[in-house]
Amino acid sequence: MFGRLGCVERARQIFDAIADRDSFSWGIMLSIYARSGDLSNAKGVFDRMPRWSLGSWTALLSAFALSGHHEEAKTLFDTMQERDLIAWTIMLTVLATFSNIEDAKYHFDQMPERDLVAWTAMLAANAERGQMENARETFDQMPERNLFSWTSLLSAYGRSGDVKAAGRVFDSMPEWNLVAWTAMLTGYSLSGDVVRAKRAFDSMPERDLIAWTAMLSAYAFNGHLRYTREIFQRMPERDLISWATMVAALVENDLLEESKELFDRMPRHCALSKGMTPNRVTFITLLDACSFLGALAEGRKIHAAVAERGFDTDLVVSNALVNFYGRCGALGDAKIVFDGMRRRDVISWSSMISAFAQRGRVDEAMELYHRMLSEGTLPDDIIFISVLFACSNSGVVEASGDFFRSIVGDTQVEPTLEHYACMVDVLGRAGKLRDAEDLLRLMPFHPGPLLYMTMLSACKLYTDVERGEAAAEVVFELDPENSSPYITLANIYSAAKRPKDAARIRKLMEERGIKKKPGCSWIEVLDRVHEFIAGDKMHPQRDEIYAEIQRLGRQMKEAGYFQDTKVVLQDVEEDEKENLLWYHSEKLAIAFGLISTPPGAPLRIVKNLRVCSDCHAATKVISKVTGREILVRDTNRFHHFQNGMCSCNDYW
DNA sequence: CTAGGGTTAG
Repeated sequence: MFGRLGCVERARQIFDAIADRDSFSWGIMLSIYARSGDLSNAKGVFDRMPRWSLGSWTALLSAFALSGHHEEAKTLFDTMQERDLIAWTIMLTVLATFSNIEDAKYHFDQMPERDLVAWTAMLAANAERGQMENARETFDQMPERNLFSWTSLLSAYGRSGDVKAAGRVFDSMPEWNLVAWTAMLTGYSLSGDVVRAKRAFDSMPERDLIAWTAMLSAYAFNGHLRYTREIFQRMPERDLISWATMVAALVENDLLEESKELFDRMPRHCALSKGMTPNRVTFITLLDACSFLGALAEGRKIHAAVAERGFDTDLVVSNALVNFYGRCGALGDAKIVFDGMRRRDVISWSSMISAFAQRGRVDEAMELYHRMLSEGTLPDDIIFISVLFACSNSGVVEASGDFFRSIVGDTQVEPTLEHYACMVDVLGRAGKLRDAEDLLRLMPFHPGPLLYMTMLSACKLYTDVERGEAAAEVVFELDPENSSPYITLANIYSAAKRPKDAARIRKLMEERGIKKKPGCSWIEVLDRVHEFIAGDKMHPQRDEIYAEIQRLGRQMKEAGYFQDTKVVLQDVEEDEKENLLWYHSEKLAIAFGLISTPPGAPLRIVKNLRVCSDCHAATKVISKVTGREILVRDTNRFHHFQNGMCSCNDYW
């Protein structure tokens, strides 16, 4: 009884209390462990059993299968003396999950008999890999059908984007249950029809957690953040998936601060250990969340769980790992995962290349790109952006021009607006403002506000007032809520020693009610992500943090550091400006990192804005006087500070 | 042991 309720502990207590255990009670205990995916206990029971029946072998097989030990499952299956239908079917699902469709089909054809469960598993295996014709054929060939097979086909059509076919299946079904309704809801959602999705949700005779989550994700997927929030609030219960969906929706909308808060409240540890069996998608989702938040220690734990569950051979999971380590600045780890992959697709290469690109290591990025070509993987439009970005971060104008031309000359890929945007960025940051301007004017796309913002940032680097003014005007008009053009233009005026104009722009920004996005930084210390907002006094250790900043300040001044108050936008006195600078979120995070980690430990910071020039100069000095490595990820790239220098060579 | 919610690169 307790086993069926999921109370494994209680079941074990009762089992231990039984005086004369027969093979029946041993078998029950074994299957309870097997079903909960607890391999080591299942093995323990199996080894201690007085004798083994066919059922106990099958239970052990399912323990291997559920815990992701697919190699061991295969070996066990091959050595089994006799196999019942269930063992064959378990093995089929293992192959369907961890191997290719050919292996699964071969196994299916070998089966002495096939019941509905096996047929449905085969249908799902085809659908999972996008083989809709085969899935349909399997369905048509099935000797009989139940709700499982109908729903499997319905959801396959929904996921393949054919909502009309899904609707036809739904209408032909003999009966509907919650599962069918939810599959239909998702089908509508994926086709962009939230109205029909909501109608399905309202028509359901009852709603469970999964139905609620499907509705949540329907709103999130179609960009309705307000309704997404509302559903999340109204849900009667939530699990790992609903939390992760909400976190992803916030990340999608650039609400990093809020998503981080939610991420910390997410009950992920319990979800990984009990309650639900994590599958490949669980790991991908969690790794993705960690990667955005720079939660390295947290992600490492997930990596360990991935390996333990046997998902480290999965292509997509490995890609997510490379991407996670890359985004956390752990290049070495990213490379280890990448090198260990049996198979790589264009996404694997792209993840690795952009890891190098973000560190400004253009040589390695280029080398990888050429290795990818020689290994026969075709490039796509996205990988070009990564490579161009690497060029842009290292200031290699010539190489990027050649590379850009090779897109048109050597590949099947049509250059997109994004490719032109990268080129404008490369030229602008290298100081070739006229060339950047020409490209902007002559390119075969209509440039959006983002491109003019790129242009404007380049003008700031080279204090080009005239071009800067022109670019800013465009952004003011095309993206009226954005504070960046105001701030950048004001900074250009300040640098050009035109304080009155700078003040005029600041006033304009105020009059138009445009708010500057507050600077925000995170640092992970002892598995927890700590957040700091510029000037914030909310942290429980604020006194120690502020004292550390004072102490650091004295040390830094001795080392020759002086502040660049030009970057302060507020209209305040000079010494007040100095104060504001000392409490930028990045410096608060660094100070906190310094007092909460052992001497010599590297610090990893994630920012929601780009590094400001004063923080950049200050962090260089801090790395020298404290002897710490400091890694800062801003919205654009990584800065790796070490011994008074930064990996970007002050080019960013 | 089979069906519904999440899915990796800019």
